[in-house]
Amino acid sequence: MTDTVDTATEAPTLSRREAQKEAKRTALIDAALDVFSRVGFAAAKMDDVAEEAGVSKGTVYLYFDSKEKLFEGMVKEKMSPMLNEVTSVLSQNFSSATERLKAHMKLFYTRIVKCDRRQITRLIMAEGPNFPHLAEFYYANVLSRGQAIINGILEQGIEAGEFRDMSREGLTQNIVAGALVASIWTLVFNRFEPLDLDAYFETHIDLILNGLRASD
Amino acid sequence: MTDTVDTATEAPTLSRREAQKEAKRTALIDAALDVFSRVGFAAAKMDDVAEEAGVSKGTVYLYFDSKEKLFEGMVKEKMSPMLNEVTSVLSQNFSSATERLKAHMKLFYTRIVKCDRRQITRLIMAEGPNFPHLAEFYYANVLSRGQAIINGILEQGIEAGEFRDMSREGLTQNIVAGALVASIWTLVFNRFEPLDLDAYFETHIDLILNGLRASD
DNA sequence: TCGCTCTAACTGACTGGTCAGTCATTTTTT
DNA sequence: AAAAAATGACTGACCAGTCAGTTAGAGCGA
Repeated sequence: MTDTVDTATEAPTLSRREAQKEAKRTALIDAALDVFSRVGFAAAKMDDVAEEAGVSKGTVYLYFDSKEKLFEGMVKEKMSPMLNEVTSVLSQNFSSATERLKAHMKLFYTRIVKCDRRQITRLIMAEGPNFPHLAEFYYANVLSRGQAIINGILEQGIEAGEFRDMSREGLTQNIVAGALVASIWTLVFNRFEPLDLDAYFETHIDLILNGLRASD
Repeated sequence: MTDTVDTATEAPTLSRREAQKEAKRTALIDAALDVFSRVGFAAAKMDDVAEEAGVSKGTVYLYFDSKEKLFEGMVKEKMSPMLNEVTSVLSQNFSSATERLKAHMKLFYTRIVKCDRRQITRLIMAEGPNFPHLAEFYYANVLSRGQAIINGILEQGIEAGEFRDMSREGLTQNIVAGALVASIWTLVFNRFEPLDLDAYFETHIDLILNGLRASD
């Protein structure tokens, strides 16, 4: 039963039912992100997800075997399209490693921090220890790809003499850390001290680029 | 044994019971940190906390009114002692803002990232949105105090010409961000890519200090 | 030192409510 | 008319919080 299916353009003959199923799947995933974001995995009710997607609870189980599968599926389907976009944007040419790093960080903010994917970042931190599968998927498909990109930029920059050749232990983590903290901050502490994300971004990139810059 | 002084405050005669109560309270808080860290707030069972503390479930309710109060109490009692220690250490004199910032970050790592308080950091991020009280306590007592300290150091450093006068929007968050990410990483992704926290710390402080440095 | 009494501390079976997952039935599509 | 999709009442497990009953330690008199 796993064949054909999936993405891309479909023959118009089959499309009515297929399209409805796909739309329902998307609605379920959006509802799931919403509900899980609001209350966390354990407290989320399948009834609520169903209601928010405009279907009955039984229907949810026609699309996802269990609550856990729904959670994992939601993370995967929300992150995967973005990953491809990011790699394609960054495969362009840039005038310098500095510009490439800026572009990468900008994407990080527009595609994660400033939109609802930041909720996924938070959920991974919150639920990761209870979902070994998911943590592994996330590491393999999101983090290590992101790290590879940054490491590529760093090498280019060191080669070109733009960046100094500093210790690499935890360097990629430190470079993006500010963006992760921005995500969390807006979700947890914004009402006490709101963050201007554009200004925040400038501070972040300025601090990091200056930190990496070869002095002399 | 017994007697001598017999003040209205804490008579030694009562101390046996009092000491046991205090010990039990501590045991409950330790057990709570353990259980909440392992499975999160919603999935944590009061029975498990009780068992791990070596008491029955009913006893937990003699010390804390509800699961929520237990959670909040745990966070407060685990963070408060550390806060005072930190402020007292940093009230010493330092030769430069750079040294003061190094000392502060070092404390951050030894008192939070490298010990079980990093679990609390993670729990705040995970559960913060569901516990407005707790997020507020945390902001007021932990974050804003930490930010005040860092802002003090920054002013000293700018004044002395050690640091450049860069944008302050989100600067404190960016300065500590690496340490928060280290906490999360060790808890969620360490098995895929272990972090050497000492080397990580060096990278972090090096990147930040270089990022702040006035390049004349 | 030994009992005796009083009560604070503790226990754990129980209750009331919740919710993931199921499936016989109904509705919609082809 | 047949198949596919969707429904929602139902079940069984689970658990926060309660409370009637039990235990153990303090205080005291002899």
